[in-house]
Amino acid sequence: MCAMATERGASWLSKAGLRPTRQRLGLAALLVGDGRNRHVTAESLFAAAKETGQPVSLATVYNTLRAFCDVGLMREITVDGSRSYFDTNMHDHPHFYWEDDGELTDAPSDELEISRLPRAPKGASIAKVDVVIRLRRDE
Amino acid sequence: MCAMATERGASWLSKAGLRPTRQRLGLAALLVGDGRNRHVTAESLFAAAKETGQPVSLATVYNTLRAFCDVGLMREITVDGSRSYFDTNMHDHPHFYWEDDGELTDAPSDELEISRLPRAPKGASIAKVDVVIRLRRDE
DNA sequence: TTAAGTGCAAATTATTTGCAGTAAG
DNA sequence: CTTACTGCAAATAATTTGCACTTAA
Repeated sequence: MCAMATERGASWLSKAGLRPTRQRLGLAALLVGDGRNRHVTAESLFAAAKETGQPVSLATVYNTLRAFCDVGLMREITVDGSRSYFDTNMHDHPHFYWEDDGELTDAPSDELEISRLPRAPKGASIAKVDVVIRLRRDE
Repeated sequence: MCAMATERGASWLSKAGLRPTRQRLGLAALLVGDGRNRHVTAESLFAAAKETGQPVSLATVYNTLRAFCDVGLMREITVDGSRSYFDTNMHDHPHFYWEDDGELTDAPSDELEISRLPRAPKGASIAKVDVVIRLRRDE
């Protein structure tokens, strides 16, 4: 883990006003340390932390992801009933869901164009439109 | 529950080659008895069955919904991490998800037009594109 | 008769929470 | 110091499963 990653994670936390604890700094570095977006589940992030030798409890990973969502640093994505995915990319964008290995990745949003969308029924408004492109590996 | 509903449910089961047990006939009548599509959760279907006085166990509702999906009579929809929805409408179509009360309904598919879609990364193909329009009730 | 379906209750899995201890401001 | 954070272990919630019993074919 390079200094850059730690620093990026730190400023990511501070911009949301979250107390930079050792655990949060470690997880933040894993999530945004390289400046790229990441899609994780609690378990996958927990595994990644363990791999880099950072001691964190699974409960804290859950609580931390929830906290990151609450302050608008991440967003929860639902594609598989059995577990939640968390995405560091806060922009509205479509996802690829690799059904074979349960992985979630960003789909290029400039390649998606919705020319017509059902209008919200009266009394309601559209909060968000989720587009999930489910992929099956060939053969 | 009119005879029509029971009959519709029965033929729905038989076209899939499922043994028409009392429980399945009852649930099928609730699901497709009026010829309209329905979106249920295991709990909501269980409640509906109880309401009409049909004795079914919750486990059987779960197993039955799973069986209906396995034979292609229904489709599982994932919009809320905490529970699964099941839809009798097998056509590709968008959904409205009412965030306030956790209800799922069909959105008019003729009002959705996707003019451009990200192509599948090499080595994979698109199995399905899920579009969920999340609604928030006004005020 | 016989394989499939049903219903409990117990098991699983993902996630949350209570609470005592630890650390950040 | 004081309040928020952490970690465990226990609690939840949705769903599945093992197994003895019932029923459709």
